[in-house]
This record gives sequence, structure tokens and C-alpha cells, in this order.
Amino acid sequence: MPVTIYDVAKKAGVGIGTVSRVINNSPRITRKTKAKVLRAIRELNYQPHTSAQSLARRKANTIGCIIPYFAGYFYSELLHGIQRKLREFEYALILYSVDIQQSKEFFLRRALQERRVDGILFVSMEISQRYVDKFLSTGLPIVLVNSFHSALDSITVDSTEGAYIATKHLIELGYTRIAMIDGQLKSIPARLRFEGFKKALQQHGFHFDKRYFVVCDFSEEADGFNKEAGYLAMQKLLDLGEEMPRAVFVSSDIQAIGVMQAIKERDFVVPDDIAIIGFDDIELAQYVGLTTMRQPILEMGELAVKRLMERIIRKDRSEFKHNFRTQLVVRESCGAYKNK
Amino acid sequence: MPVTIYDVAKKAGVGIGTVSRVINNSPRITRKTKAKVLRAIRELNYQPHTSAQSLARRKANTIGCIIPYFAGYFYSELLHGIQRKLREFEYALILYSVDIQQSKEFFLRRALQERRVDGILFVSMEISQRYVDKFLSTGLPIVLVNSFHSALDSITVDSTEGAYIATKHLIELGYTRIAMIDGQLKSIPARLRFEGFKKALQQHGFHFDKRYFVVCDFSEEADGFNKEAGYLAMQKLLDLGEEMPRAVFVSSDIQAIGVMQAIKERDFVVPDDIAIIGFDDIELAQYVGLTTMRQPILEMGELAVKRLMERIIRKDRSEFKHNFRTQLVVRESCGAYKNK
DNA sequence: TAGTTAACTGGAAGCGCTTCCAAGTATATT
DNA sequence: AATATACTTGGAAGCGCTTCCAGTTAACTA
Repeated sequence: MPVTIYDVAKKAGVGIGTVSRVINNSPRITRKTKAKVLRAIRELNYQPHTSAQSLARRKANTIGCIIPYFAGYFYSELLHGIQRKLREFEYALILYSVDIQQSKEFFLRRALQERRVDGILFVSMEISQRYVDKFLSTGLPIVLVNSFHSALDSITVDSTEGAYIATKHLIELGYTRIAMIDGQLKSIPARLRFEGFKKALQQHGFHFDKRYFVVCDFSEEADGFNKEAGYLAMQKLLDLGEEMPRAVFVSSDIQAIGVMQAIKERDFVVPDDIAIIGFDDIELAQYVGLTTMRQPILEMGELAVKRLMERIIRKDRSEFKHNFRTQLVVRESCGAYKNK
Repeated sequence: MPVTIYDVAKKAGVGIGTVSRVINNSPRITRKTKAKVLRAIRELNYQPHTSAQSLARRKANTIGCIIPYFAGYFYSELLHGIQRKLREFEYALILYSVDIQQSKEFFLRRALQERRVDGILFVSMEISQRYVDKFLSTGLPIVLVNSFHSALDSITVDSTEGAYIATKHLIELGYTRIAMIDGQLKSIPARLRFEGFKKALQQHGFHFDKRYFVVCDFSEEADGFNKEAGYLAMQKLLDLGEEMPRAVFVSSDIQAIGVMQAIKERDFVVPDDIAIIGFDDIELAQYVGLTTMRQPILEMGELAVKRLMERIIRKDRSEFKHNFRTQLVVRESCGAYKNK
């Protein structure tokens, strides 16, 4: 019933090889033959069968994106960038969203063997050495986004520097009792941000007070990067009473939202009583006047696709690393404007 | 190099047909043979080639989702629901994101002929009669989400009722000079929401004043459902001076954000000077205290997949329509709490 | 025990394409 | 004009699966 390459060949009065060459823009074809075939294609409204092409070409013209169950600005925006760049190539995007730990590996395994995708974008998750080896040995292109592994292409954000800048910002505004609220330390960004925080303190002659460092490990499942965790963490700091910090670097904006809620509930005011600086610059941040570190999310998505395509199309095997820098976005939550 | 069904067959000492039957869970196979084959599969780490399966089965085990270039809570959340439900089936999701008008048709055409997907979720866009006919004649399953066509399965939100409830809420709070800011009327929801607005006014004995109805048609490309458009529209209303409305129903939360900005800039206060009610209940709404109409976005996504799968798997050809109801979420922007 | 019947199993054919090779055709060279 | 050379073209083979048909084996039945 559906029209195949044979129908087109018959209609155009040529062989199927010729039709195939036209479809694939082969140069070895006369202008005249090409015109004939194109007309037949148009008249029959022919479109090649993707699966048949994939099978014969041993190439799917599709990439996969393995991404945590996204509900949030970061993933939405990243996907936006990915799609935008992907449009330049005639590739489809298959989305694998990961909810539980186990399914991450499940998708990786499938991606490696189903031959349904020509490459993988692996977002915001750690990849085990076992799979790193598999990707290296099969040669299936993979790019890590917002994640890092020394042997694989990685696109990251310089969390350490971002945290350093954020902390420094607080220091320069004159705050001295500075705390940090972090995500769970099993997360790489959480660790890096902690490092940047410590470095800034140290380089400015502050000593690190562990009462002023709260990790959001209130729940097993989550990674601590959420509103509720921020809320709980801030309560711990507020419980210090007189000793409570006067400025807090929070490892993500979404946590900072919870933090601000906790502060408000105790009738303190941001930034008058406590200054808050976040990380991410999610959409919400501007509405609550949160000073934060912006990540170039859209650009990350675009670069990820660009790089993955180089691996796929040009078979570029060199090792690619890119560390995006964050940018300080000053709003009201640290009192920067008031101090002037 | 990659392991095929022949390798498995040889290793297990059976025919390829038998291996295929094991893969596809055919019942006509003895327990013993099955065990042999399964062992071989495991030992060789075999995984069927998806494209080959699609070709032979004439079935892709994949659905496509044609969705406006999403950057926003609505689409992110919808996709979330879609993925969640899709996990119950062993189907992959291909994302086609539409930026320009033309590409919508481009994807529809491809979906119809590439045989790469077994069904389509078509989100938030109008579909031309031409394509409706094509889908009906080819029988390729399609479900419209947040969009409507009499001849196709449609999952919608009752915009008219939502607008009616929102407007009624304002009326019941005692406001009399009530305006509406709407998206461009080429959009169906914009028209429906306008209808609900008018109906509420009428049923409560108000007359419709066209100075109090502003359509966001400031730009050709966009549909008016954005912050900037809301901002500009509100300025128009504020320009009425003494005559300006005391309450505004805004057709979407994101516009309402712009509206609130405009109000603030002129040193008016929400809700004291002007009450604002939105539509959508985006994440932001709770942070700015915006009273609004909530749409069950996640449920829409899940239902869409459920229905599409019924069409695909059970070949259910009946016509399906579902109109979700919205729900009033009262926050501070209408002064509801104050009036008590 | 022989004859039926039912249940498995093997593998050829076919899904719709790409690609390689051989054959055909046009063009250049002597 | 005859030959060598360079392009084009047709179509068989093959990509890795499913499925149908025929053959084989096991399970009943009389």
C-alpha cells in the first residue's frame, strides 16, 4: 500500500539504484535523470522508510538524550538548546527520561545495543566506569552534559569558580558570618561548589566554621537540590539564634526559594537580616530578586549537540572538554544596592 | 561485528525462527528450548536491532510528539506526564519541536510517511483540515492535546468555564470595573476565554465595555501569551486614568506577570488598587501570590498517552474527547483574604 | 501398535532501503 | 574512425529481523 522505492523507479523509468542516488544527493547523476526521478517522487508523494534506511545504512540518523526526569527550568532550557542546534542536522531526538537510579543504566545498555541512536547526550548524571569502558570499546559517541568523566567528552559549568565568586561577593559586601547550604555531597556539583566556597573563605582570611555548613541530606531519594530541603536547612541555621549567619550561599536557586521562605516565617528580612545568594539563575530568581550565579544553559545544549555531531559525522575522536563559566547576576537579596 | 539473531541461533543450537519467538514471547515454545535460547542471549549479550524489527514488523514502537518550541512550565510539565505514562509501554518518544509555522506541517507530513512513529501527539496547535483528512485516510493514530478538532481525538481544558469562574470570582469579590487582557484571537484558547469572560459579565448584569478588553496583538510572530505583551496591554488600561479598571482577568499567568510589573511601575498596588487573576497556574504564580485557574497539565499528558496507546495497540477507533476542568486557586492578587 | 492429531521448530521469503559491481553510454584522444 | 577513458545506470546482494509454511516430533486414541 505505501509507496516504495520500486514504485518510484517504475514511474520514473529508472532503476532503484538511481532513485536511491537521487534521494541521497549523490553527485554521480545527470541533471535530467535527477529531474525525472524528483518528479516521480513528488507525484507519488514518496518518502523513504526510515527504518529501512537505518538498517541498510547501519545508521539511525537519530540521537538519544538520557536526562533526569525533567521538571524544571534547567532541563527545559537545556532541551531547548539541544533542539535548536539539532535542527541544523536532519536528526531526530529520542528522549529517555530517567526517574530511578536503575533506569539510567537500562537506557545506556539499550542505547549501546539497539542501534537505534547514533550518539548519546548524557545529562546531569554520573556514569559508572563500566559503561565508560563500554562506550569507549564500541565507539558509540557520547557527550556528557553537566557531568564529567576524564575519558569522555564533557561539557560542564565551572561550579567551583561560581561558588568562589558568589562567596567572594558576600565577603566584599562586608559580611563576615557566612554560611553555605549545599546539596548532597554524592552530587558532583555539590562537592565542587563546596570547594569554591571554602577556597573563597580561606583566601580572604576567614576560617571555615562547620556549624555554618549544612548539607541537605534530609531524604534518601532526592539529591537535596529542592525547595523543601532548602527550607529545612535554613531552619537549622536559624536555630543558632544569636549565632546565626548573616549571609548564606545556597547551592541552587530552588533551594534558595525554600531558604527565603524559612527566613520569612521567622520574621527575618532578606537582605536586611540575612543576605542570600543562589546558583543557577532559574526563571524564578528574577521575580524574587535573588542574586545568583547564572549558567549558560542554552549554550550548553547547543554546544553538546555540536560536539556530538562532530563525533558522529566527522568521526572526530579527539577528546573534548568545555567548562562554561558562570556569571554573577546581582539583584536585591544580598543588599548590594543598599550598601552603595 | 555486532551479534545478530543468527549468532544466538547457532550458539543455542536452534533456528532463527525459534530465537525470534523467544524474543517476542511467543507461547508456542517449550520451556526447555526457551531456556536454552535465553541463556545464549545472555551469554552473547544480544539485543535485537530496532530498525530491523521495525522494518519486519511494520511497526516502530515509537510515538512522536509535535510540540511548540517549549520553553516554559506548561510544556515541560506536559512532557513530564507524557513520559511518565509512556514508561508503562515499551515505546520510545521522538520529540519534534516546532518553531516556525511551516515546520508544523513539515513534521506532520514526515510523521505520516516515514513510518518511524506509530502515533502522534499533537500539542497546542491547530491542525489544518488537509492534514486531518490525511490522518483519517491513512489511519495513523493521532491525539490532539490542548487543541481541538471535531473529527480527531482531543484532550482539552475547558477554557470557557475557567474564564467564567475567574471572572465570577472577581465579581463576587465586589469588583465592578472589570477588564480582560487576552492573547491574540487567532488562538483558540484566547477566543474561548473571552467567551467565558463575556458570559460571566452578562449573567451578572454587567455590560461589556470594549475599552476594558485588550488583545495582545503587539507583535506579528507571537501569540500574545507572554510577559511583554501583558506589560504593554496593562499600560493601555492604566492610560485610562481615573477610568481604569479595578480588576483584570488576564488570559495567562505569564502575561499577568507583565501586567503586575506595569502596575508596580506606575506605583499602584496589587490588589489594593487593582486586582489581578491569571490562568494556568505556572510555577511562578505561587511566588508572586497570583490568584489563577489551575490546569491539570500532568494529567493531560498522561491521558494523552493512554488514549494514543489504546488507538495503537487495541486499534480502538472510537472517537475520544476529554475536556478537563480548571480549578480556582486563590492567592493574594485579588484581595480575597483581605475582604473577609 | 499403528494411525491421528496437536504442538513445536527450521528456515525461506520478504520488509524497503543502500551499495557494489558490471554493463552501458558519452566524451576525449590519437 | 577507432580506441581509451570517464561517467551513468541497473539491479543483485545484503542489512537483521518477523512470519508463514512445511516438516518433525510428541501426545493421544482406538
